[in-house]
Order: sequence, then structure tokens, then C-alpha cells
Amino acid sequence: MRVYNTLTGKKDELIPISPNKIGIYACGVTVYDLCHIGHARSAIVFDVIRRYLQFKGFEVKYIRNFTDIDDKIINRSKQEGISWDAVAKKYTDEYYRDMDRLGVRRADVEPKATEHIQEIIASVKGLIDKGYAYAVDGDVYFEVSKFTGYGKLSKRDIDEMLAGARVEVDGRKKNPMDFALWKSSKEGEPSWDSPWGPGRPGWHIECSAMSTKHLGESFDIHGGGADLIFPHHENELAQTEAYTGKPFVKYWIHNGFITIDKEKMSKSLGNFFTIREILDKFDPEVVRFFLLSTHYRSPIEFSDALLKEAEVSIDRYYTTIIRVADFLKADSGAQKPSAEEKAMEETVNSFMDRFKEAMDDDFNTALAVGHIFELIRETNRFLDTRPSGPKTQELLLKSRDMLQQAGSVLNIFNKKPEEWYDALMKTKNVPYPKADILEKIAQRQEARHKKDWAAAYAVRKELELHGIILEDKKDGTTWKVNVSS
RNA sequence: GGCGGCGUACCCAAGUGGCAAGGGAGAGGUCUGCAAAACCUUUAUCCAGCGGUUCGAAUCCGCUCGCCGCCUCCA
Repeated sequence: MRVYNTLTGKKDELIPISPNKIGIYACGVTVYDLCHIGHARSAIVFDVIRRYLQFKGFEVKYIRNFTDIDDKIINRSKQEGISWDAVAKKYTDEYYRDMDRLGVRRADVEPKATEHIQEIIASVKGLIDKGYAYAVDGDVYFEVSKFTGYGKLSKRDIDEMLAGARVEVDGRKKNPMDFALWKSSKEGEPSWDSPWGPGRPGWHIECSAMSTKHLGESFDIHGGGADLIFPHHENELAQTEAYTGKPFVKYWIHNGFITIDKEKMSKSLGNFFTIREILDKFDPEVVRFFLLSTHYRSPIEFSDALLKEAEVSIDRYYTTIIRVADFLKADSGAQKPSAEEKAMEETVNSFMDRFKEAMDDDFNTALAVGHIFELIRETNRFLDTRPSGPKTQELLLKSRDMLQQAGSVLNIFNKKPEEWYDALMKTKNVPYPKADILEKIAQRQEARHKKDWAAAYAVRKELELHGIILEDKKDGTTWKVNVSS
């Protein structure tokens, strides 16, 4: 399989450092506030990458960190009037609440910066010893010009960046591009003892320390949002390779942004939606599907209208699953050849290959989703021919199984149809108890028996007003929530 | 200013050399007591524009226009 590698700028064949094993380190979040949908995208993208690699049979070790000490956390603790570690704890809990709901699996190891202070200090010390870093007044800086590969990830040149001139001027640094490995603490700020006095780690060094501790000095995949390429990952790469003298990461994977009115969603612009407020209106499965229906490196424009389209798509899946279940329950088993059988067989049998082919090409979930809907259409088309018999049943069971397997990689299609409609009742605020619906359906059945079509129609209309659609079938009437309302 | 990306139907979106996936919306139809769902037909002789390479390009090269990102914290 091939993955796009930011370091090489092209799709590279994925060859693990150790056969059949893959180590992944994804940058998590700084726990100082609620997560927005951009954080969700990154988390879901790497969740799917991990799931797919496991699906392919790789033994995956997945690490995702929490940055639980930095300026933003300290500021927030002043604002909220609670200690910095209480802030970190609070927003770590909130993070889990959101991500669990979104079906993002926990990582194998979820390290925190503050739990790795000794490793960090050892790295900083090592970098000073090797001449890559220098201490000034309790701060320690990495000397960018000493590392010849600096800029190779973000394709930047130190001199050109200086010409760009948006770098802070700090006379204590040898070069304005030098960045902090260790920051001295001011009075009253959280601090740890170090050879350079009380202080705390710089942002980049924590990821170097944690990733190499849990995955070794060289590992396979390192990822995060595209905004981390520079300076975070560039710096991380420089300091780690300077320290170990070995290649750090083989494949760098970065996901694209979420945009609002074509502009990057970000905290500073204030144009962001929290995961929480979106989940008030849409089921997590809808959000996942929405995010996965565009390739992970492309920008995604975010809007309610687009989420609704995703909702309709998911509904189409569940509707088909109900059809299949209804069919299997009712099929007499009498052999009846179908003209569509051959086409159906072909689509079902080739599905998994096409799904894998899509995913093998840089995790092309958008194409994979396309294949899923081809299978759904073919399944419906097949059912429309009213086939019957063991062969028919076998094909339908296999189709359902294929959809389940693909769904499990993307972690969608994970509900029973009833659960999907229960969920819709909530997100669509249908204020109508299920018992009432069943009651109305019974009344309507009575009217239908008497061929009182006007009364039957009135019931249909009444429920429709509440967002409930009735479906008359051979053996009774079922209801569902209208997704397009 | 430097570096990078994008521009595919009404909307979303795959496709990176061989006759343009998929979803939504619209229109017409089949089925139905009425519906819904589903299915069928239909909506890009063409992929921002211009020029070039090639037997052949949305896909490669050049230029132009438009949009966006990174270069400061940021998923």
C-alpha cells in the first residue's frame, strides 16, 4: 500500500521498519479547552488509519499524547481560578467524552508530558552535551544552524525564513529561529527541578521524548494536523535526529483542515464549532461519515447542509439493511432465478478488493465510500427483482457482511436500524413517544381494514408533521424518522 | 516576499495518460388504496482559461486568472 509522506512529498510504498509491525504516534491535543470539529477530524483520520492497518493484519502500536502543561493551560488556570493540573484534568475528561462519543478508539498508550519530565530532561541534557543546544538564564534553546537537515520536512530554508521576518527578536538566542527545549518558570508558575533551574519543557521536546520512549528511536508513522508541520514537527524531527543520530520517522502523515466559508477553522479566528454543539444536532456516525467522505488531506468545508447530506447517506444504508432483513425473514426459500443475480454476485464478490484497493491508496476513504454505495445500490436493485432461494439468501448475507466489514474499518454502520431511528428521534427532537406512534399505526390499520382511506391518510399526515414517515408493507406498517426534514 | 495546495455537473466529491466513480438536489417514470423506500431514465461531447508534449490528457509541461494554507499558538 501507498501513503503520502510529507517528508518526501509523494506517495511512498508502506514498508514497516519491523515486518508486520507498525508504530504510530499522533499528536493529540493541549488540554486547555473543549475540542472543536477540527480536532475531531484529526482524531478520526488517525483512528481509521489505525483500524485499517489492523484490518490488513499489521500489529499496530498506537500512541497519542496529551500536552498537559504549557502557556495556554497556565493562562486558563488563571482565568478559571483553578490550578493548572485541574485545568488539564478537566479538559482531558472532556476530550474523552467527545472522542468516545465519536467512536474514536483509545490509543494503546496515551502519555502525558508531565509524566515524562525525566526523559525530557535527559534529552535536553544530551542535546547540550552533543553541542546542539545551549542554556541561557535557565532557558535551553536548540541551535537550529547546527542541524544540517533543518527545514527538510516543511521544505523551508533558514535564511529565507529569516528574510520573512515574522520571527520574534530575542537577543539571548544565537539565531532567531532557535527554539526552546526548556523554559524557566516565573514565580508561582508550575515547575520541575532541572540542571538549569526550575522550569518546564518546551512544546516540541515532549513529543520527541514520549514517542521515542514508547516506539523506539526510529518508528514508522507520525501524524497530526497539517498546521503542525511547521514548526512543531520540523523541530521535533531536528532535535530527535540530532539527539539519536538516527532517522526519526519514516512516514509523516498530515491531515487537512476544516474550513468555514473557505477559511481555516481556528481558535484565533473564532470561526469554530465544538464537537459538543455539533453532536447536539447530528449523530456521531453522521459526523464520522461526513469527515470520511472527503480525502483526509483535502480541506473540508463545514456546514449544516453538508452534514444533512451525510445523514441522508447513512439513512440510505439503514434503509437497505432493513430491506435485507425483511427479505431474509420472509423468503420462502423457493428457488427463483433472478436476472440480476450475476451482476449482484459480481459486485458482492469484488467489493472487498475494491474497498481495499481504495484504502491501500493513501487511505482513500472517499473512494471507499463510493464503492460502499455501489454495493448498496446493487443490493437494492437485486431485491427489486424479487428473487428467492438459497443462492439469493447467500448473496444478501454476504452483501450485508461486506458492508459490516467495511463499516467496521471506518467505524460506521455500527448500529441496529432501530438504534439509528432512536438516535434520530433525539437529534431531530421528535417530541412524540414511540408508544403514541404505535397507537396511531394501530388506529390507521383499523381504518385501512374498513377501507376508510381518508382516515388512514389523516393519520399518515399527522405523523408526518412530527417527522415520522409510515411505510406500508405486506405484513404490516413500520415507521421511521424523516431525515430530510 | 518564500514555500505548498486547490479550481471536476445545481451542490458535495473520487479520478493523476486511454472513452468522467459515488452521494445529495431537480425533472420524468415503474411500483403503491394513498405514501415511503427502492429502481429506471435524465442533468459535465467535458474537467478555471490559453498554449504545448503525446496516437491519445481532467490527468504531464508552461503561462494566465481565481481561491486557500504555512512561514506566530493552532488538529
